[in-house]
Amino acid sequence: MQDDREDKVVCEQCDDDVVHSGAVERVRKAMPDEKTLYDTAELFKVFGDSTRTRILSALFIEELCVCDIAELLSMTKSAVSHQLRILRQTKVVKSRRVGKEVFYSLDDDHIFKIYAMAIEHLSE
Amino acid sequence: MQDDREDKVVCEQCDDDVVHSGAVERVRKAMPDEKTLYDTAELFKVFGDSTRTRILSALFIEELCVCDIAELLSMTKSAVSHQLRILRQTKVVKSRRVGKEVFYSLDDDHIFKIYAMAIEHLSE
DNA sequence: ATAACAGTTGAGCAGTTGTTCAACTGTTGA
DNA sequence: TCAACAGTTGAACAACTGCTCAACTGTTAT
Repeated sequence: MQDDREDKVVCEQCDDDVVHSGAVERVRKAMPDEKTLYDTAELFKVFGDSTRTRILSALFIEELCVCDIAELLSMTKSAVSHQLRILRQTKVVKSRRVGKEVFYSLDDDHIFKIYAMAIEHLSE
Repeated sequence: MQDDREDKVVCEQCDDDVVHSGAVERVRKAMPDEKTLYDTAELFKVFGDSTRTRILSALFIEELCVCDIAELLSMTKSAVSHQLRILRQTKVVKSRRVGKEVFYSLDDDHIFKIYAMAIEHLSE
């Protein structure tokens, strides 16, 4: 027994053959529910694309219309619009129409904080 | 002209036909460089998978070996190991060998803060 | 009315990704 | 030495994703 973890000795009342049943059970009880975990992954999935990250980092600075974003990123309006749709559906950005143009901006500032954390992590 | 933004009037010195050249140029100058944006997206991509999110939320609670995680998530050791490899390569988790077993834990606590932010955002 | 422009949308395609399967390494105990 | 077990790895496959293209809606100016 080279393991220094106190739960290495398996509980004598349970005869299962799991390696560290104590740890597994403790973690199972303390973990968030499946839905929370799924939603968290879905949110990060939205951030986990280079195009969407570039769009968001632009909107951190100021409100922009689709044409501006397309010009800024050297992409077609269609491609940008497809990504904005995903960001809109997940409540990350909001839009307002002004004549023919549609202006996009951040829907709430939590997003900015999450990004600031990520950049802080990366700069180590 | 229903637009209330002060930069709607295009600068007379530049004759480009961009809709809001002022805004685009301001944002272009203030945006992070391409590498930072790419790395940020890559980090979020790592978090943007349900399996990896479940593994991380387990490791938030305590250190576990591959067998424990596989049992906890009802997955094969192989599938778990593949995901742990991604988390290891991106410096999100670290591993230590104890005999035949390999224990995994979080590599730094920024990760935890980023997740806490995400959950706070979701709970609105 | 109609032309011009901003933006949206759905289908299709190419590239990516997560899991499975089988073969492998490394460590321990008999 | 060798069997047993924990974990790793690469190939293959199915599912997913982002971009393109073309057709569309909605608004403005003539």
